Amino acid sequence: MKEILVVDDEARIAEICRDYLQRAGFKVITASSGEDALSLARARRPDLIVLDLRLPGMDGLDVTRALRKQSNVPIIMLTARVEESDKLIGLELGADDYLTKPFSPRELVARVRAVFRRIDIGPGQSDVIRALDVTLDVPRMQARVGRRSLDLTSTEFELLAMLMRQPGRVFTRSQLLDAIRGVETESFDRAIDAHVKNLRRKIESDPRNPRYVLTVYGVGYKFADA
Amino acid sequence: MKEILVVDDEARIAEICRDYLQRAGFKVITASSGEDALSLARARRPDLIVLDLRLPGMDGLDVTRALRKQSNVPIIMLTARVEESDKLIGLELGADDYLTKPFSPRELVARVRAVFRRIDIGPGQSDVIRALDVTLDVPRMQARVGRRSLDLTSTEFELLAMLMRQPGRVFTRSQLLDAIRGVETESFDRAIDAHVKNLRRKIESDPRNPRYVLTVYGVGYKFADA
DNA sequence: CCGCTTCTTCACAATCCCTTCATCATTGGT
DNA sequence: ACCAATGATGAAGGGATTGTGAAGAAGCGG
Repeated sequence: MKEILVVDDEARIAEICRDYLQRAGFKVITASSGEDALSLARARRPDLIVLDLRLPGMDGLDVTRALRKQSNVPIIMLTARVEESDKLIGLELGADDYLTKPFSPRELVARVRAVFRRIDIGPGQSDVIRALDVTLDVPRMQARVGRRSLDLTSTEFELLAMLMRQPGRVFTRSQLLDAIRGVETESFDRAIDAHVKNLRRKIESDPRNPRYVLTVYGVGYKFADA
Repeated sequence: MKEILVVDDEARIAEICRDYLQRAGFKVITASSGEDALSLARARRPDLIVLDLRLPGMDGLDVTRALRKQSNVPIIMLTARVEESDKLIGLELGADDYLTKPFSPRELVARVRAVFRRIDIGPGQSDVIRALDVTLDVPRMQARVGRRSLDLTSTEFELLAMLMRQPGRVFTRSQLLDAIRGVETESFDRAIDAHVKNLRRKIESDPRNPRYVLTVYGVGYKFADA
């Protein structure tokens, strides 16, 4: 099993990354400073490192530079701003990919998988999600119910994908919000309700009695698991 | 082992094709009429068909048309005449490559291998790209919609080819930009919009309601897949 | 060096859809 | 059965995204 080192000084972001990566089947260790990251990387030799560019003290570039002297471990850089220079410098120094905050945790998982796919030609995770008679083709952003193809917005698609990856599991509104809008954006929980409403209108034959996207009173939503 | 169906009413030509293809390591079956070809194709489901355009009764075009209704089997068309129209019609209807008589048997073997190579590698390298009623002849840089031939600039052609190699798959602007201008050049994402606009003006009968090049709001563009 | 084609950029209009709000329906505990 | 909390829904607003024409660059051939 692949081990990933996540380095971020903001506990909440590191938390979310760990959460999603673990659920995607990776083993995750974390560090909150550049120094810790370096020693952990040397001790554990992770298969990949997710590295925040902005770190107190030794920042992401310093860490990359130091690591590159002795290892070719893939690095995915997290950058706070869209500054082109940061991207270029990061890639120049040996980052394999970068993500700009705010990013969706799902996007991170996708990038991680992509990096691993590039490295070992071993078959990556499936890009198609199925549950009941609903099928999602993620790279094509296509959804089908039975033979009927759905016309979903990207937000609706992300939402549905999140639910369908673990049918039966309940997600809170804020989890769903994080997944589709990125961890740093903040909006009202109830926005999810609206998306669920629109999604149901498209996916359910009788939106009043949903068969796919179910409400869990007081908690959130889940995709039906049987 | 790959099985190839050779269809030609001239026994001598069919003979020579079989001879060379077998020596190249392929299993070969033959038919001498369009009707036989169709039933053999249905019964044996060959991996590739070499098809003479001129056949008594049901000719190569009829056979292609009939086959295409139920299969995507690669077809290499043999044409007796050098007339452009024949080539174009053949490609329009779904041939993957064409050879003009007289041809060298070695050339045939080379083309057959090329087709298999493309297929094994997956989509993306084919000489002829088809989707809906749009056909691209990549080496000739020719594009057609139905019978109408389009006059595209090289950028427009590349853009369209990129989209058509994976119909239905959504590409972001930066992916498209990388593909047509190379990763080193940097220009504004929205330049793609301009090319899409120009492309639509040429390919769509009603650019306001595109049938081929579709917008995926918030993501990018895709070629229609149904 | 000029004119033509093509590509890119810009500005503004048109469109989309995300969010919010207000209201009504449903839920579940008492 | 009541009622407070939670969810559903339609409508409206506004920010973000895309469409489009025109004008400015950049090639290219003559």
